[in-house]
Amino acid sequence: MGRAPTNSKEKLMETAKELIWSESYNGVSVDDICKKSGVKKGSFYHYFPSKAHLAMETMDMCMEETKAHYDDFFSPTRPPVERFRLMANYVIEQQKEMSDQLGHVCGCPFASLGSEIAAQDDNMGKKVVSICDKKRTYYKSAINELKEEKLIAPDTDTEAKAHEIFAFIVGYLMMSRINNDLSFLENNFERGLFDLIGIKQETQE
Amino acid sequence: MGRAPTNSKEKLMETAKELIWSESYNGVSVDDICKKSGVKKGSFYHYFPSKAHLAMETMDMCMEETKAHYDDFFSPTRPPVERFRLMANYVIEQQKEMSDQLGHVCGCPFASLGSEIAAQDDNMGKKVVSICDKKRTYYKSAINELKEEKLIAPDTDTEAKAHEIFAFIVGYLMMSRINNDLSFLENNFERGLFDLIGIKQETQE
DNA sequence: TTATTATTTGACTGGTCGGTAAAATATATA
DNA sequence: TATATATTTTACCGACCAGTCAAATAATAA
Repeated sequence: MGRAPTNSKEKLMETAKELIWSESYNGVSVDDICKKSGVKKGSFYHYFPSKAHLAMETMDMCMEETKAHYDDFFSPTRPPVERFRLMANYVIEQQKEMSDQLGHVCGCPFASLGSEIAAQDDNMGKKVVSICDKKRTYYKSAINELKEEKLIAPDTDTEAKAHEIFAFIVGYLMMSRINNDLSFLENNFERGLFDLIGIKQETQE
Repeated sequence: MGRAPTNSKEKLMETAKELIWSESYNGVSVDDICKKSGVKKGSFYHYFPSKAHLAMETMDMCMEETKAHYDDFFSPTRPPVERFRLMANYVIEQQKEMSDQLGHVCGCPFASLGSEIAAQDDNMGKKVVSICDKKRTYYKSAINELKEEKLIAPDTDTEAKAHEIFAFIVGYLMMSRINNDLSFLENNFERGLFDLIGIKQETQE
């Protein structure tokens, strides 16, 4: 009984992802998202109680995509150095794709959004923080294995190093976005990442 | 002849700095800035042709402050390691001050604003890029001197390393802002920075 | 005092904002 | 076919947005 579900909600979230990621949260209106997705405003508010709720559900959706990839990259079956390499390549490829698709280097959607609304919307802020925490979990496990395999200093502070790696990636993506230029990311990201972690690049060649 | 100048323009810029830095560009309205600064909207548009112009003049003002400090920190009279140490301490102290004053960790104003408007306003985007370039100039000169004093690997790519340092700092500040927490910056920033540059911390103790 | 100029004021515009409400429509089951 | 439910549509709201304008005011120099 009842009408069959449609893909309007998915269309709205996909469009929100594109617009907010390439522009910004406050710079994109509900009307913009409705117009681009071809969904009427009434339908928007049938699926989402507010613009902030849409953004948070969209973040969840993005994080699920990320998790699927990261579960693969950071699989315990892989040597820890390879994990970081796969992730670095993925970041670069993803940025290339999004840049081609949206006409502008996008950077990290969670960091850009998080920075923008950090002092504006507490719920969204907490959501971003929890996503960042989750991402760092992957780094921590790989750092621990690097230590066990004696590829980095045994006294490395795992928590601090994971924070640092995350900050480094976020900073790199942010600068790529600001400069609207991926060449530096493409040429230096992986090497810089391994420098920071403390792995000699030769190790994996 | 003519009426004496007042400080309305300065009040507007100071308020814009505070509001945009702690909130965001699109999240703060001209009315907000006028209300907080006690300057009427008509006066706002007497001094600035648009909100974007205010933001850009405010960025110039901030960069002038930064330049004054950096010219001291990165003075050729200082050993290069000290330059980075002074800058790191300044960044931390500045974040503490702003956090106390504005009730929220603020991060890097240029990066936050740059990320937000990168795909929205080309003029503002270019302004941010030029400021970032200028900051990197300081890092480059210090890296070159580190090389000359054989404190880092002689084959270090100066340009790439300067980019990396900048990305690292920006990422650190962004994460501090997102987490609204300065403890990680206070505890790990300097050490992480020196790790990244490739200086043994013992060198300067 | 008067002319000149910088500055301030407050009312105003047209457009956009996030969000609402209710009727209309489509699809499933019974 | 009738009914229940999910979805869509359209028109609408008050608040706020960036920006305008012309009149008022204050301070200076002549």
